[in-house]
Amino acid sequence: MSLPHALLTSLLERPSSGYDLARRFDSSIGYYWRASHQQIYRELARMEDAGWISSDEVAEHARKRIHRCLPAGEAELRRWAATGDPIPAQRDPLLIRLRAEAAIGGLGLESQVAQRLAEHESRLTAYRAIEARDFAGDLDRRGRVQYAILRAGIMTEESWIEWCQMALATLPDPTDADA
Amino acid sequence: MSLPHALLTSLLERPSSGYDLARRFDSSIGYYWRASHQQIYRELARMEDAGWISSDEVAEHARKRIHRCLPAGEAELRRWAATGDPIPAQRDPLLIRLRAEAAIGGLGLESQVAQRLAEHESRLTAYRAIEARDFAGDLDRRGRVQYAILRAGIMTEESWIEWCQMALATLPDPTDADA
DNA sequence: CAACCCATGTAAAAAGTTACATGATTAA
DNA sequence: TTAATCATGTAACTTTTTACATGGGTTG
Repeated sequence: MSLPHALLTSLLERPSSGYDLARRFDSSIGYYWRASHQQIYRELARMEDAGWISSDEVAEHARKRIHRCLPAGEAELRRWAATGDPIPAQRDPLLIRLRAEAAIGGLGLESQVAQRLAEHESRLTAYRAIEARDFAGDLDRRGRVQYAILRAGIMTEESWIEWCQMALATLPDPTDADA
Repeated sequence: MSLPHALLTSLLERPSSGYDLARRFDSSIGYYWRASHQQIYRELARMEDAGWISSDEVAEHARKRIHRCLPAGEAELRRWAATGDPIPAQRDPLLIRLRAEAAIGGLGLESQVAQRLAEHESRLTAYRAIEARDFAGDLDRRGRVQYAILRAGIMTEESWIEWCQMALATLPDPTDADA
């Protein structure tokens, strides 16, 4: 499981409330790891039990708690970082639909591919904006590593955009042309 | 959930035993949907309860059962194909490790990226062999749709190969140069 | 006759999703 | 004062993974 280590990394970057972490998993971190607030709160509780993080109440707030990564948490993160995992499995229902289209035909998938194309283009635009804002000039090593993460996202979106365009050219059935 | 529909598609292509389906999910189908044999057998039982598939014993074999997609199964597949889903969430622990490297450094991720590069190159080679064998000449519509699925795999591997090479150039820390 | 592949399952644990629930703070 | 956002959780359910388990057939 990688969620606790994603959270440890986020807390090392900045001590945060669970709510704040959930928002970050909806935006930047969310590109390569998704987590709902329910998962996050449960995991924060486990990590505090394990002694990896601490949490402090915020005086002005009734409920808000700020979580921090402790040395034991950083040690765990270093231990985990040295372990390997296989390439994560792809699970893409659109490709199942395409395979079904090849098998039985007549599924009318063009609109789904077109919608997918629009979403990838929208994501790419967002990534390009981050790139221009944060990674335009000279970068130190930390900046270069952060930029490498963003470039994984940019390359993914560019690939899928190209693929969707190719698929849109492939899908139309000539025999339907003047139906 | 898309597993039952992936299975229906596979059974439309060819009536099969659960074991055979499991092997196909380890190879070709496995590129875009993973499933263990335990999942597959459970799902086959559910689908038979739902009346989507039938199963026949094989006379020569003690246990082997061949499953077939019934008309109700194909109808369900058509219904499902028209529904949409959001872009599947990415979950890549390697990118978490990279983010941790940006935060605390000294994690020595080069070997993991190098290993990943080798795996992507190996997959690409396998896909290129399928491409040369099955999609070299003129294709009918079915062949073009099948080829589109394969090209999604090829593009993914090519992107990651390029990314890994870029990451390997980024990761080395100059201050460690002559340690 | 041993090792390997074919073939099908059960059980338990972990992870992820969805629905439900509450209450404080802030801005219009 | 009402709606949106901040903030934290519980409960039930579904899905996925891992471990365990069995036994027939084939090949060297």
